Amino acid sequence: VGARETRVRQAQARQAGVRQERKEKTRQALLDAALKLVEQQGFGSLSLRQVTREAGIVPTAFYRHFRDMDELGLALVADSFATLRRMIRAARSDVRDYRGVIDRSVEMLAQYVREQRPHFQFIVSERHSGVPVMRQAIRWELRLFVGELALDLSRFPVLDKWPADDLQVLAELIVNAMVTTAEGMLDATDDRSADEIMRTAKRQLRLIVFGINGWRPRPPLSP
Amino acid sequence: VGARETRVRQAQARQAGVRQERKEKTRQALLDAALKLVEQQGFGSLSLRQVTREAGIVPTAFYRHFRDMDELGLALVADSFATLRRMIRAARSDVRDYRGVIDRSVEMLAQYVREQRPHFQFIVSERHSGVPVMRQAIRWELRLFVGELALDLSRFPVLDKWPADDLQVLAELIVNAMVTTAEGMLDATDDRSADEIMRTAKRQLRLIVFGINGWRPRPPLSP
DNA sequence: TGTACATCAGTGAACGCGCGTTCACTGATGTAC
DNA sequence: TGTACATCAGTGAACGCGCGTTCACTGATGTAC
Repeated sequence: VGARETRVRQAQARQAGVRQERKEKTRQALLDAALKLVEQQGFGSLSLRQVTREAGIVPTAFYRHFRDMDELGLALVADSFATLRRMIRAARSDVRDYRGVIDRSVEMLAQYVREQRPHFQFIVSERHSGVPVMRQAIRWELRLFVGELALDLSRFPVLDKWPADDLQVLAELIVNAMVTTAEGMLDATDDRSADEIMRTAKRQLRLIVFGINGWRPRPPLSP
Repeated sequence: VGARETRVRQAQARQAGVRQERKEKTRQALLDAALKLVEQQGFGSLSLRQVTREAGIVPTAFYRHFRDMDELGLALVADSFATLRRMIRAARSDVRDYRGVIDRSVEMLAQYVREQRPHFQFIVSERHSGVPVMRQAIRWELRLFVGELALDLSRFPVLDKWPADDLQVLAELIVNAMVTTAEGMLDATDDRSADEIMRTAKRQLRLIVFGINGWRPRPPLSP
């Protein structure tokens, strides 16, 4: 019976690529462990041994998956922005008419921050501190978003005549407001303050959008 | 002759409080050392021994000045916000007429970021990562600023009839834009990109200020 | 003024600990025939 | 199908190192008389 079991397991192995599949599982466990720990103490002071301990493997096995902690950090950046991009895509497909765009966008952001908290926390806390290579990667990804948003904005009725770099300024302002809102949501300790932050975000974005009405690109004088 | 020198030095000692004065100097050396190192690696991964090495004293002498690294971190927060408050005060006294307020504010911010880079860098990089007690302190200080700005804004001709919490929203938006601008200036690698960031900041603030014209507090519908 | 004693910022040795990394290894998975 | 060998994810011991913290100390500064 033991031999037959072995045969069956070997057959499954060939089918699924058991070894590779298990390796992938461990890799993911390392990433999850790091993401969990980074929320409490920041990536810069995270040790390789802490991560492997949390992931349930021996320290030396780490090197089967990443050259060092920096490489793991970059993988976390990639994963986190994949989450963020999924959110943006969902938000974009949600925009059928423009009425209520602001409210729906802010609510979607809040929902994603709640559901994918570790990824957002990671981006926010590593954006300005510690490992240079990660800061650079994050800055680059955020710039991509601003560019994409500028493109989206150019399809809005009021904005389709604006020069590209004015749209860029507007897009940057909106992305900043959204980032700040996400930061606030992450710091919010209870539902009341989370609601307060959402309300503030909506009002801020409305103020920006109303600003468009009064805005002439490149005004000759400051107010 | 040696005795006479000693007498003279003792006289000076009584006058100046030499011991206390030297202690203060060492304390400042520790703060400066930490501020310098934190820019490269973040506060969370900064060791007590690194700081004392940089300051030129033996590790154990550290305890004559701070209980632990957290206490030193809080002192850095206090110092950095003292710098920031000095800047705000200067900016406020600079506002005699409202024409060109935006340009002058942005330029003053840029100048201070250049001159007091370590303090700004410290606030920005510790705002969202690592030591909770420092994050909390920084959040508190920033909230104070928003409140003060809201008060300042209430003296502007267009805004003096606004309800307090709408001014709060506006002040928050402006502070966010300024913080983001400071963050950008810190990341800017050359004068060209620094100029670009300043130009963008001015245009963003103009857009916000123009927004005031189109803004009715608490609009019944989203746009 | 001179003397005798107190204070205390900074020293230097020592400690136990967690760290990153090396190395030879084990045994399940994969491959060739 | 069964067998013999190769691969390689994960193991466990060992290393040298920098860490935070303790302790008894030194000697310049400060104080009392």
